Amino acid sequence: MGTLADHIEAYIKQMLRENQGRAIELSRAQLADVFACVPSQINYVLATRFSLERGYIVESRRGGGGYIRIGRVQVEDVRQDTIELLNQIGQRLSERQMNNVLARLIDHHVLNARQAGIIRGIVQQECANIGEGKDVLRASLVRAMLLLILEQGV
Amino acid sequence: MGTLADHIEAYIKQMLRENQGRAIELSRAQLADVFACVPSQINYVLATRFSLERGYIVESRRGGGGYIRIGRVQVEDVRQDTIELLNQIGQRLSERQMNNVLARLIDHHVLNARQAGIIRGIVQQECANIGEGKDVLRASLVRAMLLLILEQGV
DNA sequence: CTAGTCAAGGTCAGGGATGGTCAGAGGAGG
DNA sequence: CCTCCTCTGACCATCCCTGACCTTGACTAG
Repeated sequence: MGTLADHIEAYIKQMLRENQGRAIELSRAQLADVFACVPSQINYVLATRFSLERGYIVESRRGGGGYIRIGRVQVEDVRQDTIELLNQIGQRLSERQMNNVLARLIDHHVLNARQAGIIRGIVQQECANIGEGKDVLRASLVRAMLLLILEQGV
Repeated sequence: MGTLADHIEAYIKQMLRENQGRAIELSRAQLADVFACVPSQINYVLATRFSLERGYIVESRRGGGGYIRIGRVQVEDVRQDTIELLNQIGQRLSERQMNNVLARLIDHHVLNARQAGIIRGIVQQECANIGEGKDVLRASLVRAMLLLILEQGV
């Protein structure tokens, strides 16, 4: 974890943990100050690490007294949520989307980092040998492997 | 005398040993520099010597702060012949062939009947949604799920 | 009420830093 | 020769980070 974006991500997640997972509120300018970077860097981190796909909800308001609020999508039944997530995977799944799915499942403790790594490795290897239709194959593979884990890992 | 690829392979394995088998992280450009070769040579070594079948897992990230991470997955000797079997699955796998593979793995106690059933179900579902290339997709799916079970125990 | 001002946050295009891919040249062994 | 493995280089894809410019909201002077 070396980049600035990684550090900011970790910092925000730490804040969330310390707040027991309830939504936190912060100032973009102040946070940028803490990390000595331009404010728009914060937007980059929010867009890439705290997207809805990854299970986060980000709200904000401009103007005087503006703020950024970050919360997690509330999930009652993790297993059910995962199944829905898998159903929402369409016919195609980009590498980026896959990473978002895996990141979210790690967050929800459906997977650990090791399992996610193995899945990524398998997908990469299988996708390497075909030209067209990587996204289609990736969608099938990810669905299949996650279903397998769900149905028999419990 | 070994080839350049052999030397790079040995070098990386040495690094892994020195790190007690924990995953190592390296820079493609730097490593290429050490061996005075083009960066893509590293990819060649990774693809040919550090594949999943050989028990390695390779992850990478591009862009600033990019890296290549190499870790090991433990594969029990008992299961090594299963890996062989998976490697023999070619680009296509008919339903009959799949059933033969699964039956054989049940015989060898690599799978139980329930697991085989789950795999069949998932494959059937995934293959139902596409027209052409069912056999190709089936080959990928079966390889992927069996690798997942082997390397991770699910 | 209106316009102006200040204080947030948002967007977007671009540049630099990595790693990935692929076709083909080059070699070593049968 | 023929084939398989190595190795290279040109071109590609992705990620991170910045800075100029834009939008929104609250407050306040007239």
